[in-house]
Amino acid sequence: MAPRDTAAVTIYQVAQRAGVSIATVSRVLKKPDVVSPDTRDRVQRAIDELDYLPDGSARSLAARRQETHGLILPELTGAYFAELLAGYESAAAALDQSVMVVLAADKDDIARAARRLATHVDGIAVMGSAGLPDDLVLSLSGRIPVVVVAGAEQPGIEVVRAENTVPARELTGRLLDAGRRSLRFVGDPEAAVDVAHRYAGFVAAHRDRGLEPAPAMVAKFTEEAGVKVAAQLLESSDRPDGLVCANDLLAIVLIDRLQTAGVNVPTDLAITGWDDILAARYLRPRLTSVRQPVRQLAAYAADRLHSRITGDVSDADWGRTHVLPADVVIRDSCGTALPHKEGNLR
Amino acid sequence: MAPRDTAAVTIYQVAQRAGVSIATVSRVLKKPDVVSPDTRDRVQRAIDELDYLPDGSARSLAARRQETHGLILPELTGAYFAELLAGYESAAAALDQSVMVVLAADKDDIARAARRLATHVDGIAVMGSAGLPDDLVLSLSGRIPVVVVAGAEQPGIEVVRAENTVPARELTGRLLDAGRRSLRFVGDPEAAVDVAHRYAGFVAAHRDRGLEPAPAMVAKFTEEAGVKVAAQLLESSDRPDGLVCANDLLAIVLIDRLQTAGVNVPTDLAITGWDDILAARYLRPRLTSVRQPVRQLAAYAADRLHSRITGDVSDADWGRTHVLPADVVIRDSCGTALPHKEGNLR
DNA sequence: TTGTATGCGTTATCAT
DNA sequence: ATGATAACGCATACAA
Repeated sequence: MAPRDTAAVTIYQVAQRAGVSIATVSRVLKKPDVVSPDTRDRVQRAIDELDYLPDGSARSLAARRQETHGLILPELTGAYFAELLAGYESAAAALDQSVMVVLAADKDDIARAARRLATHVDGIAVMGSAGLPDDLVLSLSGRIPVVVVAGAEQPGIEVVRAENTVPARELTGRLLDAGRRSLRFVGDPEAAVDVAHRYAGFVAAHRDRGLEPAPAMVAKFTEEAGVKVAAQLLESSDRPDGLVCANDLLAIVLIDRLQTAGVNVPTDLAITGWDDILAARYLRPRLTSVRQPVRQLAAYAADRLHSRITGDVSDADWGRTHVLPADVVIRDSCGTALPHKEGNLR
Repeated sequence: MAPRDTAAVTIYQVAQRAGVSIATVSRVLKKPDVVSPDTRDRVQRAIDELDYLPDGSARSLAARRQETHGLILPELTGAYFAELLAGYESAAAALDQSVMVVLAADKDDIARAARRLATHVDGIAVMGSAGLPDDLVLSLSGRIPVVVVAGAEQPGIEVVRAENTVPARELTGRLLDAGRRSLRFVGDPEAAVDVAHRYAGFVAAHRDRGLEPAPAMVAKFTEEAGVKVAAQLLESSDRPDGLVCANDLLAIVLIDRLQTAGVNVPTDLAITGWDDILAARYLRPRLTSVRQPVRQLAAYAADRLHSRITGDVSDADWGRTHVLPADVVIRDSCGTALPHKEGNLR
């Protein structure tokens, strides 16, 4: 254990030890090729011997670049946002960028936290828009580049998201074509644009067939909300024969509660989820869901933001929306799966 | 959308607009009480009008403090590390500290990433020790304060962890006392100290009763490892009557595979997990597990690290190990649960 | 209470 | 190829 409170090694000490100026030390670090091999070696040796690492803030101040991306997430429960974060960090690291994370959950003043974040990073990636003030993204984007992942489109904001309407339409259509006639969508279209798009697909599938869609059963992404919906369903006289849930958590809770109450899933009631979390394959019945290219979304966002920061993307090319495809994964819970022999792993 | 490439507002512009020196502006921000109410208002107005935010790197450089904690996690699959991260960020935010995250997974040179991280933060919290070079923590701690969460104890390193041996001993004892006589532990005691401690509890429970514990069935925390162990069990002639798994994922995979093969859980085979992930309550049988105080672990680590950074904790008081209790959660899968009427939610 | 001036550890622009 | 030296934007010790 090295002694604490030891002043950190600076570029001056390295320079002195190597018998050169600090400019040369800096060059060895940034553009080694413009330094003569001889002195380069000498400097490098001094660096190694002193275990010198340039100070982050000094670098940032002088170079006017933080080499850091900010990441704002609504929360970190469930695998979805965790995977977004992991994918982003991985992609950012590949670009030699650090990642500073802010979670909006249980933060009384997220706007303040976001503004604070903006002073430490070169750009910000905002995951979703749930729980964030409407103007937050816009106000941040006045300061530094902002890319939104799976959130609302806004002028001047780059958006990267997965397909929502198409898979929802396909899934709903599948249930309708199997003869189901009273489907309900479970989720809160007002809470997030993703959910709104999924509901739009649910509606579209009905309209495609000249049917009238029922209104959504509003539920946030929590166990409690799922329990409440289950209770509603069990009380109602005209129970639906299919549920298109806005995420897997809701689907799982619903399956649990309804099965416990004697409802046969999927025979009496077909249920589908969204996100294809790991547990989806371990429930009975196995859960039909939609798999999003989460890591790719994150990586794409990181790449675009970095390009914007470095100036590789001009004003004119900024503010686009990128949509990546998502895949429907058919399993038992929707009642239309073919008999399968494959294993449980993907 | 504000014009891009606009130079950011600096303290000088605020000072000029308010008709004061930059020192006064700085004081209004840091110690408002030492400046007269009159000028304070004037400065504050200028700050608001210009939407001034002090530059992060300049602040850090001058104040010699980053106001940022570094967080190193092995990965982010599964809820455990995600909750640690969430808990840490929350606690750090309460202390007005930012959080910079590095994931060790799929990083070819984690040591380099960690050193890089150290130049941007005031201290580092390392979650676990899996996948990290042995000397990494020690070498980092020579540079800045390091706290380890659920990792190995080392001289000069502060450790915060949950109880492992006690719950494992309790759980194993419970199975033995129920008459089970051929138990196996599933997990890799070599991979992480947590797991080693859990296996120690498994062993202790046997010794307590004059029994000889079987060796652990080595498995990492992956689905594939679980599948492999399941295959081993199905092939073996003398199948155990109980499995104490090092985490819930392994338990879930094992239940799935063994049930599919016709084994009755828990009658033929009792199974327990660890971490009490959400899905544990939605499987059949419901999974007996151990609940760790994850958020508290993280918050405690953040508090300690911050105290160390601010100097509130002296050299002499640094390097301790803090152990928080973990709770055994009895459900159906261990075969010793009482009939229950409670709901599914905690 | 306020202003002046120095320093924080780099990068980068000049000279040489 | 290398060295001086001026920013970078802020905090703070010291003066006033």
